[in-house]
Amino acid sequence: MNTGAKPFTMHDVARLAGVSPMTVSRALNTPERVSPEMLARVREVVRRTNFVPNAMASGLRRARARLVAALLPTLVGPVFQEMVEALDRALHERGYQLMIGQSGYDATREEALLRGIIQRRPDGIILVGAMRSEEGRRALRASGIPVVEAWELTATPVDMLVGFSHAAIGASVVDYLHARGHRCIGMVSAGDQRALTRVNAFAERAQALGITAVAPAFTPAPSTMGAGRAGLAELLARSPQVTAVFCSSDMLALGASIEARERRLAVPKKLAIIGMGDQSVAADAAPPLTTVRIDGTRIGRIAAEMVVARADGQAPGQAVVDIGFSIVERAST
Amino acid sequence: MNTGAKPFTMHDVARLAGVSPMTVSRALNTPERVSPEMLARVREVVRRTNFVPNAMASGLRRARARLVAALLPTLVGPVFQEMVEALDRALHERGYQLMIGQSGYDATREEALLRGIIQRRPDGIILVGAMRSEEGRRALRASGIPVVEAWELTATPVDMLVGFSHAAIGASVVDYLHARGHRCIGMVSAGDQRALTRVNAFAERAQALGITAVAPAFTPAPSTMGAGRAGLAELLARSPQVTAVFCSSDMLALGASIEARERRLAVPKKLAIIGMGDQSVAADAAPPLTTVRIDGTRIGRIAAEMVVARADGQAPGQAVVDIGFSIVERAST
DNA sequence: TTGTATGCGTTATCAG
DNA sequence: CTGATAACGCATACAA
Repeated sequence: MNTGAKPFTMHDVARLAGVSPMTVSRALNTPERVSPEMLARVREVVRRTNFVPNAMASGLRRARARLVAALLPTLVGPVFQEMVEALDRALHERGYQLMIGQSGYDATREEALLRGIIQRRPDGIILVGAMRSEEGRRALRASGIPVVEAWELTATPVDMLVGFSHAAIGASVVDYLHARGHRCIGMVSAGDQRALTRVNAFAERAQALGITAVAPAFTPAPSTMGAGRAGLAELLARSPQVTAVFCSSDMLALGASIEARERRLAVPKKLAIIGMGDQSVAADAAPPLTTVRIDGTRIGRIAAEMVVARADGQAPGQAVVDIGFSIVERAST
Repeated sequence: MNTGAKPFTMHDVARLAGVSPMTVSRALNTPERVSPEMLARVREVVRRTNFVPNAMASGLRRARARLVAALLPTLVGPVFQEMVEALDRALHERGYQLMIGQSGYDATREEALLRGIIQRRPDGIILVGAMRSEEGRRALRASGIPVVEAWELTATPVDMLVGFSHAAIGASVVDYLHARGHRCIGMVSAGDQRALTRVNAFAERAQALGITAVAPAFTPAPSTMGAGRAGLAELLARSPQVTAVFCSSDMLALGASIEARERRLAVPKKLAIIGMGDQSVAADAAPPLTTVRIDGTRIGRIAAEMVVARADGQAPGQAVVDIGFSIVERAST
């Protein structure tokens, strides 16, 4: 431990190596511009002392933090995990560090977190979900930091955008179920903005096709298996005639599937179930669950590229990218 | 957007408000020491311009980043979520920001991440799981940054520690199953260090009690439901005589329970299943799963307190805290 | 209560 | 290739 001692800096390394601080800086950042002897001396001292340069100082001087911040609604559940993993990997390859913050679906908290993030002057900010508060949008724009909103398509992005249309998903699922002969369908859904977009599109498309979409059962956050069970129970209590249910996540779908089984409601014969996310649980369930697949890895990679391109001063290839989605058919429908 | 424009600083705010930069700094940090008029003028400009102070500069000057870094093996799954949530909350209350990094159970990556973290000079570092590499331990100690290793008890902590004994869990589960009459038991387990500790203790205790612990089925990371199904299948293929299985996570246990059902193996009559973590899936499953409960919230809170106390220059109350565990009995055993 | 000078640790720039 | 100097944006110490 080094507690209490005054911090060890490049000056100290320089002193011990018998060179100037500038040479230490170069040895660390551009070793090819330092003579082999000097380099060896510096490296030896760095190794011995475990010296690590202070990123606050270098960030201040360079006006680059080599840091990208991601703001997630939640870490719970595997929903965003694939994307975060890809984001992290892509940023690391390019020499950036990822800093993750979770807002917990809470507006006040999101506001505070956003301030904290902007304070650190990251080279980019990735928002999972659109920034809706006008306050937040202003703060982001004023900061001059490149922003990518991910996981959602909106008409008025703060800056860049990579996502997919939740409305299109709602409609497509209705089409899919309609094509399979279902005429009375329902939803078990979370209550966040993106889920609501799907709920509305679901109802509208059903009406357009002339089939019945019963009122959805809303589940509280987080979307657990238990919430899925309770959601299906509520839906069936109200509308026992439904023959198919679209759940807003695979975890809810798994819960619904278990609840159906407990009620001796054969899946898919008596009740078809479709989830969303294509998490591993969907494929592993019994029966395997039909689901809406989102390519989280692709979103993460593209978001990283967008942010890095901007941080390097280039304009991004495209400021808005729709990566679409697909329905993965399995035994539950 | 403000791209390209030179960054807006306190000096600019000061100029616009017609005061000195120092007054702006005080208005932001110690408003009670600024006259109401000045305060109003500064706040007005800050509001209008959306000014946010640069944390790299203030951190450099104060030699405090007001940042705590947490290093997790993974974000996947709900295992650490309760702890992270509590950690985040406790730190926020005390004016610190939490920065999360995931090492992905990969040593090289962990090394790089650790460097990146130390560079930013956080006021504390929380490690989930013990730091095993000697390199990493040295780097941590040399940094002088307070460190808390969490989720595990080890004989030689780098600094502070809050966790529970994985060996004690392995032994307790054997005792529990033994008391219920089981004489041939097995495990479906992940292969990480902590899981292995439980595996070994499980085998030892079984031997001490004179009952049979068959060789465990190891599952690949991440611990999904599918891995649990496959794990149980493998175990039963090798050792069909087992009457109870301890799974190293609730997700694995859920998978095992589904696999058992598919094989018409009644739970718990023919096969008892016990999970670990007490995630919501455990209670929501059918049948509800017996599990080992860890108080992640408590770990998170204590870790935050330890780190903050040290950052404030105090010695922590206790440098090592064992928070224990409990077995939650449900219908699967 | 407000302002001025100074330095935090690093690197861009320019001189040798 | 190496070193001296200054500056990044902010807050501590001190002066007015």
